[in-house]
Amino acid sequence: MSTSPTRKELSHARIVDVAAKAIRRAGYRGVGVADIMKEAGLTHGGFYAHFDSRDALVVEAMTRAGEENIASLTEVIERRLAKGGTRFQALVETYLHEAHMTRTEDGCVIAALSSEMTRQEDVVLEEARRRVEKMVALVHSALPAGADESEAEVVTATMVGALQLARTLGGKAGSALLAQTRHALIDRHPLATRP
Amino acid sequence: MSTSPTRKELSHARIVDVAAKAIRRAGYRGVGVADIMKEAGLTHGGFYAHFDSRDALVVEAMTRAGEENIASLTEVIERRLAKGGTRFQALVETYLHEAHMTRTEDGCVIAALSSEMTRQEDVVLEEARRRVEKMVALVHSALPAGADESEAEVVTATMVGALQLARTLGGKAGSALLAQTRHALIDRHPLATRP
DNA sequence: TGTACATCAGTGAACGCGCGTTCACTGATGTAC
DNA sequence: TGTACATCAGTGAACGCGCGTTCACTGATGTAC
Repeated sequence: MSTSPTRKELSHARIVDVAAKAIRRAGYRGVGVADIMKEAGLTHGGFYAHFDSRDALVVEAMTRAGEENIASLTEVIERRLAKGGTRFQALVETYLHEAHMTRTEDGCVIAALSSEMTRQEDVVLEEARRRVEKMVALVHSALPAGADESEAEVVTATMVGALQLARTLGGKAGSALLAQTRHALIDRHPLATRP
Repeated sequence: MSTSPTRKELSHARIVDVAAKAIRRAGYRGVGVADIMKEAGLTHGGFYAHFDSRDALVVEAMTRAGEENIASLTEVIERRLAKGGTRFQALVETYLHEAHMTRTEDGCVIAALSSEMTRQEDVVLEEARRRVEKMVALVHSALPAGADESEAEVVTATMVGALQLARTLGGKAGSALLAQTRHALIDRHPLATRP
């Protein structure tokens, strides 16, 4: 029995949504409190009625972005599974898709932020660790039964690294790198062909 | 016939050296001009006699850091080759070594900055691309003859991604992820066992 | 149903701080004769 | 070798701007009776 959200809860959710996109687009320090509030249709003065600090928002934004990623990947994997492909194939092809290279804002929060994670305050770093663990768990769930967690870690590292390098190179070079990585993971991976 | 460096050239090199460490430790925007100059034994006012802008320093710092990385990895690979191991093994074991996880400041400039690269000004992004290309070339040179560049791209992505995730997880979880990735690359890679 | 008041949610000005950049100036180094 | 002057390299104060945070205030929403 969930009550309908209050006016404040709606605003809160809107701010977090905006921030979840902003940190992926511009990085941890790329967008200011005032800009986020403005994009959420509010003024910056009200910010501290919602969050103790900017970092508190960043933590919520990471959670939100990460959960979005997981939900979206899970959905795609299930849909693909219904069509007859393997889960692993669906995961790799979705994560290393061209659209993911271009659309950072809606993409993987880990790929968007990983090289900055160790430089954040403890609360933020802790949430970052949770995000990595969740992503590894998702990859694990897409591997055939019998694969262990460490296998999922390597696959995750490869996908995250490839997406970042592809984004940096951009254009055709980036697309080529993505294609090569898809190929290496799907066609050469010892577990990929098992159901 | 190289002349001995002028006083100014020595200062310039010192500033770039400091910045090359600073951007890897703290990120593109993590350390200010004043701090860098101070660490180089100077005051901030003299900065613009050396560089047109902060970004101009960042470009030189990336070049410096990247060249250091290449020189250091090349040396380790050659030394290991003399002892009888394969180049590829030496590369992977060095790059994915625990020391590299801890010591960001002296480590791979790509792993330290990759998720921020697409957000930089054009000059900086262009140098970032050059760094990625050089790293891929280095990895390529460590693969057995016959491997092509695209193979090197995938290995590079895997190593960069693994180092970042390991740093984020930290401690034992980070070490374990590194170990797993070394294992996956060295023992399972189709090209790894060829001379 | 209507009025009176309390609480809620958001406003907008202001503060303090850090940072990139500029600039007039100074002491050191190098050159001309 | 010594003096006079120009150039070089660096100093330190100041400017302007953006950003996180605070706070007194206001209009809207909800509650009591």
